[in-house]
Amino acid sequence: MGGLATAMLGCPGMPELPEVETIRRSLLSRLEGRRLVAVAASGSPLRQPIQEAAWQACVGARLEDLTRRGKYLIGHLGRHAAVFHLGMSGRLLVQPASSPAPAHTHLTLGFSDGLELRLVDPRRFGVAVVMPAEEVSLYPPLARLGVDPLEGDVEAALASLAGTRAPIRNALLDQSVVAGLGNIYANEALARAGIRPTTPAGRLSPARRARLARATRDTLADALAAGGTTLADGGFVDGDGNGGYFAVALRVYGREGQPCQECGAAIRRAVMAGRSAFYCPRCQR
DNA sequence: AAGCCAACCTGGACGC
DNA sequence: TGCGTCCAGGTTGGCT
Repeated sequence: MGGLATAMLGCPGMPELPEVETIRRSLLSRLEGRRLVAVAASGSPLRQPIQEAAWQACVGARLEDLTRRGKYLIGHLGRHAAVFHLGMSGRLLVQPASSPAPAHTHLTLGFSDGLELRLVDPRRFGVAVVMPAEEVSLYPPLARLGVDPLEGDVEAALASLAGTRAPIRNALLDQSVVAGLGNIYANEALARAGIRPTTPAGRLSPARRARLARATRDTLADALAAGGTTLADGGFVDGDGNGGYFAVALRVYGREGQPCQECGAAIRRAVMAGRSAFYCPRCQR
């Protein structure tokens, strides 16, 4: 796999937009229309405590749909909406209720026909909240989100950054600008567009904005087609526990010191806003 | 006000 | 072998 340097990073597969979309499709195919029959929480808080009583109030409802906004998943359970975010280490697995629950299972949703949806999250940076369906669009983390790059106008979102001096890599990580990019795909989109991560976001020419918008969409679409990125130690998996194959296609992420596949120059790493940025010093200007 | 940065948490990699 | 240290990730909240 592409896991030489990624193994060094020691990071699990982070669920960014393509991984979350892959999970969404996988879960929906397994659970759509099934009735919620049981709820259990571990008692350990995620980013906030899990409100078990609120989840219990959903018992009896059917999972009518599962939608996505950026990296958030929204389960539609009758009058209730269930909002999930996987943080950095979260997994949503559909498993037989008879099977042993994995370590760090913090929320278990039992569905009809003996299937359980298990939220497994060792680092507990995730989110699992339930609320009345009509309130979900007001939920602040969702209300803040910018355009979804698979559906919205990324070029317009980039144009709105006029006057911003922050580096474009940081701006791409801002979920209120474009929703769904994490550090892997922000770096990969910039590599594909030939733009250096340190470029001030407000200084991109219209032509370069257009190229970055296209590169962002193409990078995400390719990753989605590959079933997402699973790094060497196998972090990301879909609801069936299967990994994705995009790691082999990574141009710069986790490849410090390795040759650029286009020009052979050594990939560089720089720390920006406390996060690693990777780029080819020759192809990205 | 924009933008940086620490904090949250854990497991894996690394050094001694 | 085993311990300690460092680091990654996404998001929020506090600070400048």
